[in-house]
Amino acid sequence: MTIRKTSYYYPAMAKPKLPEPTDGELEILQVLWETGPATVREVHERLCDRRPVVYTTVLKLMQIMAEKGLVERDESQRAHLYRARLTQDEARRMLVGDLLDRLFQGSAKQLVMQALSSQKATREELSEIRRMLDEMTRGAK
Amino acid sequence: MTIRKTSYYYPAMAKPKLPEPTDGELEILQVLWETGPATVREVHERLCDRRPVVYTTVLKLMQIMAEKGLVERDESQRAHLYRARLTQDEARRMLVGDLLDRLFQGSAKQLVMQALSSQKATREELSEIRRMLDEMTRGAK
DNA sequence: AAAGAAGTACGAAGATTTTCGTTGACAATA
DNA sequence: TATTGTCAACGAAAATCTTCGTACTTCTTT
Repeated sequence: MTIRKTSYYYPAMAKPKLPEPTDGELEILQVLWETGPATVREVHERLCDRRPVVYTTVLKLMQIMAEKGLVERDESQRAHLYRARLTQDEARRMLVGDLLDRLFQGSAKQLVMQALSSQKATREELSEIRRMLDEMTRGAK
Repeated sequence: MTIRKTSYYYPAMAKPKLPEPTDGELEILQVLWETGPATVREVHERLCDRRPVVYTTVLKLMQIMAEKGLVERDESQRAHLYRARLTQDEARRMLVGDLLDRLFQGSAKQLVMQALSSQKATREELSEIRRMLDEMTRGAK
């Protein structure tokens, strides 16, 4: 076992808490989640499909995201490779949790109601949700 | 029936679409929803319970909200009375819809899953959700 | 070697949101 | 009437987010 002078490791060390991604950052994360680690060029091309945006704009944003820790950057190649440092699921947890606090007084039920009434769920989805509900009911106190 | 020269009334006239409230604006709306129409002072006092904030900050924000149409202002008294122009439900619809698009590819199911797994629902709430689910299943195609 | 292509770095402008100090109007009161 | 307190209006600073132009570096091709 190695003794580390500058950094200790705890089995359950808290992750340094990442900031909530902004709208622009979320667009980029979306691409990274879909395609996996990518260069600025690749991300830029994907974004251009949806709206006009200049290469350096994307670059700058991704650099800022690297500073914030939202992505990590592999600089071993000339075209740096960026990888998301949070999963889509983690981001969803953060942002949903936030919305829950700010707009639903923490009531998951109400949020679910709201989402369900948005008319965007098909019958198949509804029964999937029901399945999940059954599981949760077993677990809930 | 009255003839109006400057403004016509249609039974199903589209509401002028309100902008999404920002974080700060949401805080204020929250107070207005809870207490009903209120003066700046009242809102300010409520906000102070949660975090330090100066009177004129709240005032300014509420004035901006009035310009945007998020609140309406009754100036007949010296201390103006502000009232939310969207209901909490409407705001929830807007913001949830937005989150749905930006982070869940429009899948209400996934959002529901996420909300449910946030561990904040009790058994009673779960069965309420199930009831609602039953209703929706009857209606869904 | 020169020219061009493909990158990153950097700075700065613009837009939006948030914050607060100052001023002036008005009302209550000593 | 003079003083004090309450309020709206306004402007401006600060903070954050977004966008893009320019310069510099590195690689490739001629």
